[in-house]
Amino acid sequence: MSDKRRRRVPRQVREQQIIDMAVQVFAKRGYHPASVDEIAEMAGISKPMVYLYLDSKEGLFLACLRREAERLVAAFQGAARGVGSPEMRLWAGLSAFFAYVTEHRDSWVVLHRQASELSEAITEEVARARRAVMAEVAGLVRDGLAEAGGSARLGDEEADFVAHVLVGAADSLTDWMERHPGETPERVTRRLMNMVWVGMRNVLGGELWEPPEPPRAPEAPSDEGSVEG
Amino acid sequence: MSDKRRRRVPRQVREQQIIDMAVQVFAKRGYHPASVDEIAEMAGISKPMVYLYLDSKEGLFLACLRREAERLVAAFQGAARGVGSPEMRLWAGLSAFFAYVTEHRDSWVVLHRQASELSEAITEEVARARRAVMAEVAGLVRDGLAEAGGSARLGDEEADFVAHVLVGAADSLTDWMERHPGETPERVTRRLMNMVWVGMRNVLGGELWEPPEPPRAPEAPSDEGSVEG
DNA sequence: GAGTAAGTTTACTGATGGGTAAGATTACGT
DNA sequence: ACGTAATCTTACCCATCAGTAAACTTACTC
Repeated sequence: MSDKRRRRVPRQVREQQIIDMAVQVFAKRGYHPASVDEIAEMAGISKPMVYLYLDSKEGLFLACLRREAERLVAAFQGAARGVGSPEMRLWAGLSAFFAYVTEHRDSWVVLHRQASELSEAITEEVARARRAVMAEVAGLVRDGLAEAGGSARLGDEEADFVAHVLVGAADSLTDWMERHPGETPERVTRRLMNMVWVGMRNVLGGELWEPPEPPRAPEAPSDEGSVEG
Repeated sequence: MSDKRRRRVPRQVREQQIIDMAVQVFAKRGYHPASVDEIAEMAGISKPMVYLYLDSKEGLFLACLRREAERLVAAFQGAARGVGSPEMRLWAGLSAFFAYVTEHRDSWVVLHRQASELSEAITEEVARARRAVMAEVAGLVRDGLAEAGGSARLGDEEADFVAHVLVGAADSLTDWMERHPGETPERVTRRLMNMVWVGMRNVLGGELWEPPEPPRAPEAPSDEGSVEG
């Protein structure tokens, strides 16, 4: 766009330009309605270049997915890696997550809302990224509670449950943030931690929530696990 | 399938059969890869019938969306409507939700994972359904806490925040449940309530979570809201 | 300033699948 | 019976793309 005659550019650079545009278009239209022609045109290039460099439409989408997933995970891990208690690391990671998706909305849309309707390889890639995040969060939860919770030990299953709650809540709060532009990632994270973490601490400490009136199923009230009652 | 010669069937019935099959196919393949021919064939019918009754592929998908959203919301509301404290109604509604999505996985997939890449009308329909659920949950949260929380009043914004946490967590726990087939909806709900509700109660009661070390931003620690610190 | 490899384009194909025109068949009321 | 309205089908059109063949052009090397 800067020059009338499109200058030639080394492959590495062109690939990144293509992926940049592809992320925008995939986020705007979704996988199938997005056309390779449009992406090529936006990148200031013709279609065969895309196929030469990225093999196929699916290859292009996979490249987008990989790059954006890597960046998001890196943002989380980079923030959570530093020294400090697991509790603080979880806080830092969540803050970084909210900051990242606020800053890179297209990236988030591509990563988040494109799971189904795609081929084996693509859904597998999405699932892999999500599992990585889950594992990370579950690890922090387990460590954090082992440290703060005293006697009660949190099994892998419980930690995984908590991780799903946190990650799902974070997904959803992404939408909430769009309608509250004034909110900083830090404030959102703080609210979320207030809800989930404090609750968990107290549950481990013995304070339990009971269904006000069991609607049915008088199953013997034994065998209760740690976070569950 | 039961009879060799396909019997004629009144429009109302045929429409439901078509929608039944469409939900299955859309859930399996996603919107664009799903072909109207395949849906028609599964319904034991030819393609023009689908267009005669449902207008277009988009109309067909919209019909699926509307029917399934209505059923899901009805399941939630039906369970939450009965007398009892808001707290109990929330519990009942969440239990019903988990039970419903366990029982009708296709319905859930269509409702949940097909938001983007679709036309204005469709995304609007999905957004509408989600807003309805959010509003319902937010109402219960606000009422429940007004009742249990004593002095602290929860603003609409805070209730909405909590609703997003709950709904997002429920979304995500759907996946968790797939890998834990032994878990009943009641047990999952109980765990979720243990985490979120107990946390909220205590936060309202004055117990706050503080970021272990504020990483930056020494903003004056005033102006704090109710759930937030 | 040839030679060549990397970068780039024009111009096509082939399939898929949404959508429709025109007409055939069955049920049903009178 | 017989007309008619609802149900249903065959057979087609055509726009849209993913993907490719073949050739052209720029830049860099020796």
